[in-house]
Amino acid sequence: MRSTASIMHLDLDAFFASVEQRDKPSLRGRPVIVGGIGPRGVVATASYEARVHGVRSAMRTAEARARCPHAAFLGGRFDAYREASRLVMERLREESDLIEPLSLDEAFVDLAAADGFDPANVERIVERIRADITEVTGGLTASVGVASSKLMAKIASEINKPDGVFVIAPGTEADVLAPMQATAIPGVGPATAERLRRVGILTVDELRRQSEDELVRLLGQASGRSLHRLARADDDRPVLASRETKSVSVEDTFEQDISDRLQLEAIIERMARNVSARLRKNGMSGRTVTLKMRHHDFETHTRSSTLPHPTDNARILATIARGLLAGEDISNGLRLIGVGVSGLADWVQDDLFSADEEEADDEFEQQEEAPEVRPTRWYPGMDVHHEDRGDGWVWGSGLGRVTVRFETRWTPPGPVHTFRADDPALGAGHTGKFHP
DNA sequence: TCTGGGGTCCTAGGACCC
DNA sequence: TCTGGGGTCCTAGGACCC
Repeated sequence: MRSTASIMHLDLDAFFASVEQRDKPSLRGRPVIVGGIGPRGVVATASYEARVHGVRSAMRTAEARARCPHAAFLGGRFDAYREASRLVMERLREESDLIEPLSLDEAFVDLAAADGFDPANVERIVERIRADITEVTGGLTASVGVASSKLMAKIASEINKPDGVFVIAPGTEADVLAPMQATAIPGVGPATAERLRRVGILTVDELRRQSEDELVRLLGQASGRSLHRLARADDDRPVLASRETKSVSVEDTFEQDISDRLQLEAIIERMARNVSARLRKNGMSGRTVTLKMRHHDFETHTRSSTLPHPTDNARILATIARGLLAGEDISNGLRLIGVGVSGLADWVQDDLFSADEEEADDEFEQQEEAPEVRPTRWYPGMDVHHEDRGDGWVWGSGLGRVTVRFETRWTPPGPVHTFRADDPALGAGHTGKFHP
């Protein structure tokens, strides 16, 4: 743990929902819920207006609808989120070379790595960063914590959320932490909290009274040791600028369980193509193929197989994944299936393929659906463009109709119009990629 | 109408090798 | 005959994060 408050943790407020409110003027100041829209969906992000009604991340969308029926329920536009995130990370990198993104909406920044950093100016530096982020993103706000360690910076960013800052003065870390719930420490989730509760530990202060051996006995080597230190605010983990990807995967929960093997195999093939394309885009290949299966009763299993050499070949990945399904009893139906690759190498095997194999690969990959110009499904929130009326977003659809609100980030709230779902004048908008 | 998707890290047992 | 360790790889599952 260093002696100055120079590690910053930045967290964009209600990120997905805030991007939606920025781009959809009629939703500003209103409850917005982004996540899975279908019967088995869960909430990814709720705007603060929706949180007032008790809507939380990871809550089933059905429950969120019951709690907040007047909210806008949107499917999510990841291209827009990625672009906003890129602008934020770019701004952070101007501040310091040492930034560690944790997700699209969160990052650590080591301010001590910046030229001429003076701890006395932290508050001013942070306010400038926050103002710049709001400006470059067109209105998003961020909460920031600054402290002498990653642990305390992350805890600090929660304290004045949303749109707030908290700086933990060096020397006060342990005192700030002691009265908090043990679950305030990142890594203490529901299972760990329950184990601790059973032996009467609820707060960090109580956690601190346990010996390291006691915690190791309770939680295992790694968690026990690390929690023993973190409870004392003893944390010297460095901010790491680059983390290598360890695995690439896709998975899908079906609206209804599927027990048809041929149908599952077709889905596996599509997923293998998807994983292969993402590996290739990053110049990577992998050795271990994993098939994930969630049964009707939520029982979840993985089956994996490791190749002698890494591959990025879609047909090979599909063949292995299909083979892993072959040994499974799926008679009661699967609710989810997933395909993943790990054991990654950041290079591509220079294989010698036979002409027959090359041809088979080409044929396999050509089965990939062409990018959809005309979406087969209009999902709420997606960007659309109408030949005469311009840009807007899908408000709702069904019974062969689509309702669109014509407004954008740059316009005032706009009017609503309903079209036939197959109206040739209506198409996907610029960030409007098909959402499952 | 129960419980997303994309990741990371840890544990534990068995195989295999020295 | 009895019973050695340690290290690495592979598989499977679980906890956790956003």
